[in-house]
Amino acid sequence: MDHPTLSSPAALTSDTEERGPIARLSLHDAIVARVRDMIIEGELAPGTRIHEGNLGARLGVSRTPLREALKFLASEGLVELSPGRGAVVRQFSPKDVQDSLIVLGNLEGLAGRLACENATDADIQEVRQLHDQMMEMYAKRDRLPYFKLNQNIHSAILRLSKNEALAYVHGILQARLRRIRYIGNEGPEKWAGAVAEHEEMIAALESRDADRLSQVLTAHMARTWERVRNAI
Amino acid sequence: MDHPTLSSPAALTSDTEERGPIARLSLHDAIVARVRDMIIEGELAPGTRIHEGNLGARLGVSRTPLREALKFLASEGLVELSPGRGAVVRQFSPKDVQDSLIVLGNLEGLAGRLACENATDADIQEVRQLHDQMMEMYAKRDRLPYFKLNQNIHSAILRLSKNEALAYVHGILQARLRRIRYIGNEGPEKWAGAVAEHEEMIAALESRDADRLSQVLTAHMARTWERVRNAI
DNA sequence: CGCAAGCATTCTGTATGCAGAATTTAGTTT
DNA sequence: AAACTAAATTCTGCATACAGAATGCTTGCG
Repeated sequence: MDHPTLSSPAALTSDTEERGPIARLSLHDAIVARVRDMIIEGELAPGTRIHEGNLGARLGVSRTPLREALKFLASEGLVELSPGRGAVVRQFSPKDVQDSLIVLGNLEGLAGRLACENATDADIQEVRQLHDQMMEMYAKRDRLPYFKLNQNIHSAILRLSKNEALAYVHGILQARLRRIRYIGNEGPEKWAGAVAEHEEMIAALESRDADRLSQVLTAHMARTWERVRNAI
Repeated sequence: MDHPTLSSPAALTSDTEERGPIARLSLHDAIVARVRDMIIEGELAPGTRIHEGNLGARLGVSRTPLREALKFLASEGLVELSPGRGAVVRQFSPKDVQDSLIVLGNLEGLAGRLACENATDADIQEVRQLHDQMMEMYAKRDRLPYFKLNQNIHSAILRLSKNEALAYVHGILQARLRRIRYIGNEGPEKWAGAVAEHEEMIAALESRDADRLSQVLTAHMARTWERVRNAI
């Protein structure tokens, strides 16, 4: 049903980050992706203790690979390990969210600057297409595809910076916040603001105005905090 | 001798990052710290395949907790996992190093800005003491303590920013580069330059000049790349 | 002499079993 | 009735065992 066994790891596309070209899907990766999704989607609520036996049974794997996956997620900061007491889904306080957004704003600002330098024209056109698609979804008020495209645009800018380390740390913080954003707390009246900022973003990118793009991206994150803060 | 068994995990002080107050030392943490050190210190050379049986025997633990530690380190980016072929110590190309330093410069710039806002006077005095100690070591040309104090100062500034997310991602990138820096490739003629930059740093921090501190820290990282680039 | 195919060995990946810590529950005492 | 203690149960942490993949070696053939 909702939880097919992972014995045959399929349908586990995490649009998150593709590490390596065609990294053959190992069971480990499948479990990591699955549990990460369960956390992001709230199926595993923050603060809940993860029962290795239960969760392993639900996923159709034994405790050993599950434990390995939990250690991996612990390093990402999505779960916390208490020695002798197993793993707990990490709680993020409002300050954690704010702090992460500040850092994300800075990272995206840097990414924008680098993207203006390093992106090819074709790269930029791809982002333009994503942007146009997103605007269509906005016109239709189709939230979920809008949300996905929005994330994709931000990830794309990171990719255009051609800085792997930057994309990596961005991805980690992004994963933490996806849980928060997934809840969908940005009210419709604030939606328009975000869209306007995105218009400015794509314009700055297409004119390769590094300072402006950097500034817009950083400000965008600060505004995101304003839009989300009351909903946490 | 050099590799005491980890059955009684002692003497594993990694000045890296203390997660949580008095996080009781689990075997997992001990293995992670130990293997991380082995990678940083070159005992496990980049590109070498990690043999679970051998390494486990050397550390006096079985494969299970060792594998869990490797998954953890893989998430940190210090080792790479090839499905079916185990773990390999990750190689960092010169571009990887440069990219990481660019991001680090940006992160430290942000940290400096935040530190000027959020640090207490006592906090700043601690950094001043670290700085003075470091200068003593510089006067004596005592490289290793200098190196450690240097790292501590940078970590301290991150701590003073009172932004956990920032300190976290900084720590990850820092760990990657420690291996490079550990080699100690900054020639003595360039040493003076780094010291001068540190003088400016502490001055800016004490006067809580956020813009200046931020700018100095970012520039410091850019210079670090200049100092190191030929030695990689 | 070089190359390929098949076999033997080694290593990884996963499951299971067991010991000890943690937690819960029941019982006793104040 | 509340609190403390002790026993029982559950869960984690680690080691070991086993199956399958990967690697290296040997042998046979071109």
